[in-house]
Amino acid sequence: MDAQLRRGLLDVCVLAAIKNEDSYGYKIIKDLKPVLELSESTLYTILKRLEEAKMLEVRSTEFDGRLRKYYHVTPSGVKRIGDFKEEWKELMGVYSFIMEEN
Amino acid sequence: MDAQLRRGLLDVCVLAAIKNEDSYGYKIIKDLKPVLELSESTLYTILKRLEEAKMLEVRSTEFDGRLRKYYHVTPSGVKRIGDFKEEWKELMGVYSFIMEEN
DNA sequence: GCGATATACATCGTATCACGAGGTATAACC
DNA sequence: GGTTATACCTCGTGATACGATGTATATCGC
Repeated sequence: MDAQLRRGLLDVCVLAAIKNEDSYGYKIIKDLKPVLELSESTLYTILKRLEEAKMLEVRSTEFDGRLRKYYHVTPSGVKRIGDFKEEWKELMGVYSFIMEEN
Repeated sequence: MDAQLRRGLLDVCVLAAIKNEDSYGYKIIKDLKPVLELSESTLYTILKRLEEAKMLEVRSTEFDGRLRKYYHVTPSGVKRIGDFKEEWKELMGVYSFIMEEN
């Protein structure tokens, strides 16, 4: 997929992957793999950004002697997903324009 | 609309606006306005990039004493629009995932 | 005639962002 | 005991959109 198009989906996609059940970096990558492949460096950048934007909250735990940071979607993060649905409508409008011309 | 999401559409949208009839900067902005607003600085950056990528060809003309640069979509540009249709399918897959989780 | 607006182009600097490369450390498996 | 899986992190780079700013002519209203 085009790099630019990807970028528009990444944040919301990560939020969606966490929303129903708190999750952590390594798991998110595996869960998203069938839908959208993303590297660790990309994901951790996104998680950090979403945390700074207060759309995610973190809870650090220890699991089998390894650090595991569970992320939880805040109401603000839920709102972001909702906004995406509205944006999608606009996106469909642009898509229709492109198709009309072809 | 989200800035990132926009970015994925800009190039193809500009190509689509020119494809059926050669056009020039100022006109493209006006034509796209109902669908997608973009500033001059943004458009000229895009036109330049698409020209360098050989998806557009330029023909400079004089009109009423003013310079006017007509852009024409090359076969390579047409292909770009076609590729977008494929990308859209992938995009729909991601969209479905986001909706499923909500 | 003159100021405002429309037409039409261009460039520079900034902020944002994805991602590859590279790093650390433990657990599990063969 | 070596390889793979799990799990985190950081730095540098290249790409990009966009606001601000600049130049120049034509047209329209008064």
